Amino acid sequence: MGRTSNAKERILDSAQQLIHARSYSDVGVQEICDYANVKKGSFYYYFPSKQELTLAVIDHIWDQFQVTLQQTLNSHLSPLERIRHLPLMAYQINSLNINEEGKITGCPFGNLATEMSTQDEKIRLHLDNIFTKIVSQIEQTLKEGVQCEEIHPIDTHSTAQAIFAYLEGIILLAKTHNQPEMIKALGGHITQLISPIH
Amino acid sequence: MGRTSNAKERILDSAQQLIHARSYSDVGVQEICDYANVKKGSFYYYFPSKQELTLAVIDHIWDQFQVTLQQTLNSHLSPLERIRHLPLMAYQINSLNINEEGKITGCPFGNLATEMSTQDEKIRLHLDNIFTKIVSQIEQTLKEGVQCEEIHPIDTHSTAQAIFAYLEGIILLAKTHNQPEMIKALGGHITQLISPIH
DNA sequence: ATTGTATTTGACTGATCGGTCAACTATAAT
DNA sequence: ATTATAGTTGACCGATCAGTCAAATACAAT
Repeated sequence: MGRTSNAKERILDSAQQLIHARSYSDVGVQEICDYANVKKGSFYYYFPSKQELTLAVIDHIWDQFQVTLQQTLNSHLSPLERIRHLPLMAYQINSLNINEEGKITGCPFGNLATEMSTQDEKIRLHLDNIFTKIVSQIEQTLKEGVQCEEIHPIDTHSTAQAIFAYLEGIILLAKTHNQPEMIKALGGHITQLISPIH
Repeated sequence: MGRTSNAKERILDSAQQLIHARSYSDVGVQEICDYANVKKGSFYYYFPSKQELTLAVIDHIWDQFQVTLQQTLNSHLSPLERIRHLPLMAYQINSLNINEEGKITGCPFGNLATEMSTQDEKIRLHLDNIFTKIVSQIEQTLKEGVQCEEIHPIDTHSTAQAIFAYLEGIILLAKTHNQPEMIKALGGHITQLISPIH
């Protein structure tokens, strides 16, 4: 049976790094293999296609990200404070993910969603599911806040969507300006989205 | 002198459509030429590179978009109402821009910024400038609102950035969900971003 | 030692990538 | 008619694209 080879993991890691730092279309299978020290024949032993690899990469990133998100949204702080920390979390992640040309790489999900939603339905649905998970975790935090009366009664679902959209938006601005601090600066507005629409 | 050939315009239009519907890396020069009924040799008579074409395409899109943005931000409505109409404008544009596979294509600037900011510095700066222009037009409207006391005194610059970021964010969510109505639905939250941070 | 399976390798396919270029044609001015 | 310029064409470049495959190798169980 042969215990799980680490070639597959190296491919996954390489693909994650390269695609996040650039884009799906710009990174070829050959380059991923070179980076992972694996021959292309082996790549197609582990993955049936570049599409399937990408699906696996998305899951791989989610597994890691989900931990960080949980830490932020399940901390000891009050619900509203936890929401307030979301931009700081995004800022920290983006400060770490600087590519070799000194550019911030943005949100890997947002990047792939932008690039692939019009091109690959399977990938689009995969990312849509991840977005739904993120939104529902934000919504859960909002519900807690409403319950303990820290937050006024609101439409928690659309507010959670709005918060997530705002996060993706400020990450895009920061990426285009190549200035991670923009995430922190604009992040301060995030709690304004939490209030009853009058 | 020979009056401006329309080959160049056909190339520009084709590139705009194809790149907006898919992505920069996924659309090749040959495909653009086929779509424009132009031979590749002619392409390189008019444009020195794919990069320069893309810069021209961005300007081309901006010229069109700027008109629509002006109409929205300089209408007869009150400043706050004009801001409120931004998501509706985005919704209308995105409802029109459906590709042949039935997918909404999102914001052409946001798409290119996401894909190219880490790959091409010239394109990144070009898009950054356009973002600055959009933000400053939003800020101008906010300033009017503050002046006529429809809007509480706020940091108009960062608020304008926040509004633009939010717009980009909801367009991304709508694209990933392939549901233009999401822009309208989440757009309702946009005015919450306009209030003094307490 | 033999068998079966897991993994790796490198050569290969046909198509496409961005870009170049010399030759050609069309047009207008003189 | 001649010349100059503007625009067009198709063949071509080396590199790379995603994907295939038969053969070689490694390894474990018997």
